[in-house]
Amino acid sequence: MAVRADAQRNRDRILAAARDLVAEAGVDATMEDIARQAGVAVGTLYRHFPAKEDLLAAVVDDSTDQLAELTEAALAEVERGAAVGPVVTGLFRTVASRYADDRALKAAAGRLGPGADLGAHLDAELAVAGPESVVRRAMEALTTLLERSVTAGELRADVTLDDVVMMLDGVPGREVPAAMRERYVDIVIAGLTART
Amino acid sequence: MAVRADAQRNRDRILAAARDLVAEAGVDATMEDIARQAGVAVGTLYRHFPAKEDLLAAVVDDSTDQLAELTEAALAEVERGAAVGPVVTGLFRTVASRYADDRALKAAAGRLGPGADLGAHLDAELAVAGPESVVRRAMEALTTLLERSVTAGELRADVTLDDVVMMLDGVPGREVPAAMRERYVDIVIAGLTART
DNA sequence: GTTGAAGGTGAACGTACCTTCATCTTAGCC
DNA sequence: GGCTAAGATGAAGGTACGTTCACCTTCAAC
Repeated sequence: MAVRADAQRNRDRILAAARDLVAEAGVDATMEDIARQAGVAVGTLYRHFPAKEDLLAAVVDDSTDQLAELTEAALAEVERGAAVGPVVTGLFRTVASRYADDRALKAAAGRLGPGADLGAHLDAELAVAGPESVVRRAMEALTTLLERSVTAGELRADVTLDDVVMMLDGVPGREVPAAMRERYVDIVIAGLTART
Repeated sequence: MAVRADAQRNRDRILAAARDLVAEAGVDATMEDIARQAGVAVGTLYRHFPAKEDLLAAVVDDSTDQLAELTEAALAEVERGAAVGPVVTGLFRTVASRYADDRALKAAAGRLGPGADLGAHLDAELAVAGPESVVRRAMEALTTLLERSVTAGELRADVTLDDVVMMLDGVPGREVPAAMRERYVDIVIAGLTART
């Protein structure tokens, strides 16, 4: 018996609750609120995660995974013959729109950012040492996608991964109406597109 | 005797200290730290400002004023015959670079944003009801400047005040190297520039 | 120089967190 | 069913804030 069934169930509930609340409130989500939403006592959170930081790390890891999947899906589309331009634009739009509903995702994107030199990034506390693997996965897919875009002449030749991550980081959150957020994306894409 | 001399002196010291610390730490600057740096006791802060929020408001008002001055100066240059494009670009660069050193300035720019409907903006707590006058000043100067730019064909015809404020809001802070920040501005300006 | 009020002080209070731990509960093997 | 270790509980501890207030200090008018 490695882990008891109820323990696993509680762990899942806690993560789900944390995802929910962190999406809304970011690092300000409290342990007590998460515990309440998960239907357990605070002590239980600490049995599964030594400190709040570790729980946040797990949530952000999760979001990083989502990010990797979205990017890999986009890459697969291109591999299947889709035009690079629209795919990249679509990916950008999708990620940006999810930002509004998930602050953890934004933090996740930040992790891809300007290298390890930016350990403390975006709301500082969310900087996580977490599994590099998932970060690397997202980074690699995005890098490949960018190379294709540049080759296809869909983006300025000098666009880097850092550029894209930085611009994504600037996407406004919930406080800005969706229409404005789309406008942000439009302007950024225009800025990243090769002038002819 | 309206205000005692020492009272005025302390008020100034408090504001100066608050400017310093808020520039660095934003809303997280503590009252005690501000008091220490100002060389007074906490109680004195509360004599001059009923609550922390009021002190923050005063600081942000100050920054809004700076913003207005920068914009008005730019407008004056144009009025004096300078080319609109470079002036606007320069203003954008200046403001963006100051963001890195002053979080209150960023908050101030946020106030010009998507109307009153966004009362709670940027770090929420910094939303201030403050003197509308100074906000209006900055808004009017920037609006005029944008109109000139569009007329001169230097910016896309559909660029609005909200657009510019939103893009300014996306400028990365201290955590991002200056070179990257400049790159952000480049990309945004490219995105806002009329395609011919 | 006296005096009254404006101004200043900082310990103490209230609150909201994260975290711990002695104690109780329960899953799952025999 | 009994047993025991894994798991859960939640009150209590610790910390870091913002804010208050009873008490002192100092300016400046006379």
